[in-house]
Amino acid sequence: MTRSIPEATVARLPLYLRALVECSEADIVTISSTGLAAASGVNAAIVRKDLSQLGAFGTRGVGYRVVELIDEISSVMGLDQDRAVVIVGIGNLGRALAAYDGFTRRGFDVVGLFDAADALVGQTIAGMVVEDAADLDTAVADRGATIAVIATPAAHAQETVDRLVANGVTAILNFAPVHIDSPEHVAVRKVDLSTELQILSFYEQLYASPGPDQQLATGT
Amino acid sequence: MTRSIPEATVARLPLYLRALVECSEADIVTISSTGLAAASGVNAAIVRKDLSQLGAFGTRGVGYRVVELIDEISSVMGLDQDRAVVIVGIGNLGRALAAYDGFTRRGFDVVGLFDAADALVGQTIAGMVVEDAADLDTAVADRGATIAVIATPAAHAQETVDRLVANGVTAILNFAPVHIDSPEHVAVRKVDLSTELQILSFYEQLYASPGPDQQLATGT
DNA sequence: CTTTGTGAAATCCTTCACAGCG
DNA sequence: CGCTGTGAAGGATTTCACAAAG
Repeated sequence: MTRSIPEATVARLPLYLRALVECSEADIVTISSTGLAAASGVNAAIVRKDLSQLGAFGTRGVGYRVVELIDEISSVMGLDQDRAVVIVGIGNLGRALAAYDGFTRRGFDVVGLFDAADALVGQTIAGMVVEDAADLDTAVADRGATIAVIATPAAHAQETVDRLVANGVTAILNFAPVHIDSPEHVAVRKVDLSTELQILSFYEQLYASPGPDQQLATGT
Repeated sequence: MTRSIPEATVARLPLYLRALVECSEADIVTISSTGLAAASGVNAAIVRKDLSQLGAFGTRGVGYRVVELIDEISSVMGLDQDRAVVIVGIGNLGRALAAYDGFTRRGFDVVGLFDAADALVGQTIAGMVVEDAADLDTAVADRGATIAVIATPAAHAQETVDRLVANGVTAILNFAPVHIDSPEHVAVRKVDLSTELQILSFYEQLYASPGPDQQLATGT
């Protein structure tokens, strides 16, 4: 039934969702594609095309019903089901992610923090006890974790991923600054902080020196 | 001279750079497009097209000289010049970013940490004293910061950006979960952690239930 | 014989423009 | 009259395939 939603659309649906939840909290009942576009930072035509992809119908002359759209997008994105998440690598970044509330809301349930360092194991971070990375395999399998966040050093990322995938993880958010290989049925997204800075460096120098004459869209 | 490098290429050059630096440290002298592709997780044809964009010439039958390519990419990305960076919002994430070494290497010089909370101002994080966000404007201007990292709550992000831009910042890395408006000459990249998780949720459920029959490429 | 550099084809995504509905 | 839904046009990006170079 979910007839192959384009990747670009999938990447934007969460943006709409966030804007819609804000509308909902402000007791706004309907919103036009133009309004949603402004709140999400995209083009209005794209909003309409995206929403038409998932069969959600707005009302001509009026717009979209906010609560209806929230339900629809949540359902399509699978946010109406709980998902168990583990975070591997509890360095500075891992700690911040463990405490980040955007990670714990919306159906994501952090069921384990793992690190290989003896000094960290047993410590309590954000209300959870850090466990030994050696116990990762069984813990992941037992707790039914399907999503993993990799915040390990680059050198350990691939090995960690292999173990996770072998134990049932099918989606990975990779913060380690390295490319990881994974089977086709495993979804991988990477967040690469130093790469982002370097990209900014390019555009910074581009705008700085010559005539201001180039575009930049921050795509996903 | 920099003849408009496609955005997609710019986003990949840092990946090549990282792989090349690793080769360099392993004393590898030349690398083929196939090798570089494998290390970066992209297609070999794309590597060649990307590199041809910046006029870097490989040697047919041999490949690319590693050190030469590192210099070329560094130069194109503007990584051979120092850039002053400020981090605004020293919560869990801001703290992690301040300590993250990927942020402090490669010509990026963190020249200020700012937060609005009295409890934080004056504290030392990663060897730097947190300053009052009220002093942001003059500090940014005085220290010549051109890149800013936004790790504030969503509600303060836009206001912060406006002040930064008014004082000379032309590139922004936004971690706040909100869309920010900025003038055309300002480059903005966003890193949206909860959005990434939601995207993974979609593909996780896609692979889980029906036949495994869909693609996913983690583009930037 | 290996590997680059690149036209051309194919695919994906965005933007435009407007018919049609409420 | 306002706004959605969508065919069609326009761009951008990726992939293919191969001639040319070392």
